[in-house]
Amino acid sequence: MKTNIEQARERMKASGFKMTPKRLDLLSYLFEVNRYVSAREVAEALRTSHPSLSYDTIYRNLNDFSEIDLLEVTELDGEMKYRAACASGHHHHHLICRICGKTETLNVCPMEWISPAQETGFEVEDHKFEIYGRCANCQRLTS
Amino acid sequence: MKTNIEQARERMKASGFKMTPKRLDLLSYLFEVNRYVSAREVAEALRTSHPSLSYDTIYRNLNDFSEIDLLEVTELDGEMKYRAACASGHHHHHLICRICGKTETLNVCPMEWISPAQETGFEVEDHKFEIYGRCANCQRLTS
DNA sequence: TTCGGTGCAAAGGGTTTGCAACCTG
DNA sequence: CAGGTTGCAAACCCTTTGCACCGAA
Repeated sequence: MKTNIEQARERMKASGFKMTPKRLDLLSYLFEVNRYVSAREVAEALRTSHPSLSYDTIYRNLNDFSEIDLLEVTELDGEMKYRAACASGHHHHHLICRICGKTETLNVCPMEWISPAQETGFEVEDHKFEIYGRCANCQRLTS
Repeated sequence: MKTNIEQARERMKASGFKMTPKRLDLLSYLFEVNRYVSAREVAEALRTSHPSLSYDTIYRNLNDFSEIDLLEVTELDGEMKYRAACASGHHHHHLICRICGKTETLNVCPMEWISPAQETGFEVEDHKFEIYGRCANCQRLTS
């Protein structure tokens, strides 16, 4: 079974991207934390190993990786958050903890029940379904 | 039957807000366009009648009105968008046209079918369910 | 008259861009 | 070696804030 990093390498090569030490560590970090993080969190996490890593590079990489579906993106609390794409590769949604960004996967998609949206001629392109709250762990810490 | 503006007046007074000419025109505009608009769109729409209307005032009003549920807010394409609250006052979701911002109301809420999210101890606070695409009219204009 | 509303100017925060130097494949 | 990648610095855009003045009730 291929590791996440190996899969990432393949997809990057297939899209004309090169692997660099910073990209490798950025991806490793995202695979490891396994939750939605902001660019700032990425910067802080990699500051030790890459003191010169700048925000422009972080944003460029996060955006590039999102475009080849290595990452999932969502707009939360006024900023973009990114996370390693879920391995399954199949369509799903998340419960997202507002405090730590951790997610739980929801295996149902409401769109499956809402096909009759067509009557008005609206052409559906995509959708967003996210549930926000506090995960069990953050409830303990903050209440 | 009360007009939208009359209802707005009442709710504002009840919350300690005063009505001003600018607020009146801002609300009238939002009731009229009946879709999600950005602060910039508001500014442009009211520039003629209120040349001195500034962004700080627009944002302050949009935020104040949102807090008393006169407006609905969503984060879309990297910015906040606002629209007059749907009259029904009862929970619902929207199909949103990416081009003109016009919406169609969806009378179902997927949360009604997803109660078993509790097993992991996740505490649900709220959720977002939006369908994006092109309305019938914008399909004609752009294809 | 009182308390809320507004303009002004400035700052804030997240994100993007142009360009020259650098490095991967 | 070629073409992608990065740092730097600056710019951008959306949004918020402090303060003095203005205006609705």
